Amino acid sequence: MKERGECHMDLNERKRKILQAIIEEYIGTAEPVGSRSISKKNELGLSSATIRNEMADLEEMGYLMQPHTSAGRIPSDIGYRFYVNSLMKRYQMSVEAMERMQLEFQKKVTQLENIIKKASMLTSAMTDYTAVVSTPEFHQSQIKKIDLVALGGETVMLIVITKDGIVKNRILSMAINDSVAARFAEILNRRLAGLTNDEINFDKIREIQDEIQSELNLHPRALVEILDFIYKTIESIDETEVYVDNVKSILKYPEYSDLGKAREMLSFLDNQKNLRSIIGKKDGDEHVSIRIGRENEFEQLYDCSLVTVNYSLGEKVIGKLGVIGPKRMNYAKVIAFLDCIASHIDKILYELYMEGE
Amino acid sequence: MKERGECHMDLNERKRKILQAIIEEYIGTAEPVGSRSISKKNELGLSSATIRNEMADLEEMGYLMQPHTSAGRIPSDIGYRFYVNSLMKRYQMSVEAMERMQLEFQKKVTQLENIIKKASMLTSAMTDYTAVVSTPEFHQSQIKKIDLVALGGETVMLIVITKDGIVKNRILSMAINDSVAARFAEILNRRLAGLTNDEINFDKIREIQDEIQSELNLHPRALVEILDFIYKTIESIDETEVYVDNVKSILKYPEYSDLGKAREMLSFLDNQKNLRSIIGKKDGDEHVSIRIGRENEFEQLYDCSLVTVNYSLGEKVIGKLGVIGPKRMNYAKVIAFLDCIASHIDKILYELYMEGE
DNA sequence: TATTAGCACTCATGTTTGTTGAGTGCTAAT
DNA sequence: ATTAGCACTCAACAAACATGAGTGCTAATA
Repeated sequence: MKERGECHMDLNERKRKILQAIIEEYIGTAEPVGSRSISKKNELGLSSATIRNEMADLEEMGYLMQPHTSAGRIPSDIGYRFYVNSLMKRYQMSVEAMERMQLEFQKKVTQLENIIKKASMLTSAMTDYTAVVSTPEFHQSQIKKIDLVALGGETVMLIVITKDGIVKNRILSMAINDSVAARFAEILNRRLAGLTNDEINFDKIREIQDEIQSELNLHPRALVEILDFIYKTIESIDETEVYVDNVKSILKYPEYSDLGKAREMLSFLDNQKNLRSIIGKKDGDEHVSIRIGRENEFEQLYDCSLVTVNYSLGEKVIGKLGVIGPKRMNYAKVIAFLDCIASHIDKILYELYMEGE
Repeated sequence: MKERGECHMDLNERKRKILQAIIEEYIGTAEPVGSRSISKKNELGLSSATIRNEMADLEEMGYLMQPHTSAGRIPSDIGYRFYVNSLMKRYQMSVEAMERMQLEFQKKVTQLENIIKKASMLTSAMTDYTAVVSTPEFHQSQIKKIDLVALGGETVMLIVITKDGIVKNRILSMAINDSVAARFAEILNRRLAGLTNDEINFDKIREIQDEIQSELNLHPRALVEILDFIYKTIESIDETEVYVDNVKSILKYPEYSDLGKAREMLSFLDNQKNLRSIIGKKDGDEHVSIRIGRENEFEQLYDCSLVTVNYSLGEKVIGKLGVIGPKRMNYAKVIAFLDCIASHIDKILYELYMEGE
């Protein structure tokens, strides 16, 4: 068996323990680790001097190295390799993480999502700035149909279709068979179809709860959970989400050679809430909006410009797309590009949702 | 009409010219611009002293500012605003850019693409490192069917379907009607269906060219172009592409607090060729591959670790996914996550392409 | 013999001080 | 009204210096 780049001399138990402690400490802190900090943890009951001697050995053997004479040690590639091969303990994925992943994979990607993603990709590719695109807000979407399909196992797929053609589907776990699912769906449709999602509030849901309880014999707790889920799904139809692309571009511009500022900006753009409030709500009736520096609402954007344009379904403005870049951006070019992309989106959305009418 | 934050005093022609020159210079260089550099360009025929006086005026009026006493001037927000409202000239999008955009929008997003994107999204979200995922390489895909659909206008859609179910579609511009398209497609199918894309080489294409030339009366130059396009499309079936997600994460780690290094890394990861050579080709038969620091092939990754796992269709390894992170990454966790995601992909691909057989 | 306390030594980091040069504002000449 | 000339300012860079975390080594201790 070929061990990659590993010393043949074996390590005794103590050396292994120390090496492991050092590597794990370093993984956590990214600072060279000194003998004192290992000794302090007192897991081995050794003084710093002893650790020091062992560390010197480990360095000689190639597992550790010193960035400079008076610093602590950091693991060498060989050290990491030994850790990965022999020291590291297996990690068990949490059930929640597993479930989250499965759910994410099962979620179907809608055509709309693809359009929005493509738009953000194109915007960032063509302008070389950070692109932000909001998903369309179809206000007061009328519910057209609700479907509940038993998929086998303990999973059921909930599908909500609006008059505008939006399809939301989610997986939920619930042990029912086809016929119960059908009757459940029938009740939901009878009570909810034709209503806008604004009209479907909590009271409405409670009414339905009673009816279903009396018709179908479901566990009350389970029922509440399911209805809650349905409620959230319906509510989420109009929840706008913002796609961001090419955040890394901000690093290209010298105004962000201050790493601290760059990091702050990155975490600002990581937060959906922030994004929604800069691009989510439609303010003013202008098609093209330009916010330069302090004209922006948020302090974090005081050094940036935000240029956005609206996109529409028919006559109604339903979303925005834009770029965030340095104040010294190429405004003319950006506006031309955004305008062009937006009118393309308009066309595509029209074909998708209005042509049939 | 409300002008946002703009001084009411009007600017004379000369001041406008100077302001414009300063702003455009600054947009290009991101350096405070001095009187000399404007004077040097000699477009206005004024000495630096004169410019200096005008600049002082413009500063007083609020259009410019000085980062510090002995620096050049930079535009203020009001300066940019005035530029955007009054000085800037319209930008005309190039025809190529328009076409590129249209093409991009017309390209259909395949299911496969969605899976891969989702995988990269999940990988980066769960590990918080940069994710890299290669698209599957279905070697020697047999061509099942080629379609040529006249879309009206001067566009034709070329669709190539492989036995494995891969669908490649592209738009090309070509003025032919339905019946010619159908006959064209018929010839293509007769000659190419059943062959693997490895077997379709340049000579093969030339043979077909002759046949089509004698059957259909097409412009020879146009025909060559089209066949070339078809050839490229077929060839591209097996071209693996690499999706990258969450590049920005590298900035979170202190090992990249050197901006220069970070930028270098970013541009390394922007290059498909690099990506393909680190994750594209399958090397070794190990399922999990770990490259620590200098174990990597590329100098740019000497400070990183690259952990990848294979994913497969049936028994055959057809792609990889992995993360790039600092050497002090949480290997155990990363491996667990990657493994889990990969086996999910396996399952999904199996259902998608093998279940039918 | 293995461990540890003590101490001199090293060197990255942070701070202070000095130097340089781009760019200004002002004045006087054109 | 424009411009040449000159003194002045101040960020950016460099050199000199202090600080302290962490080491290696030696001698004392269990």
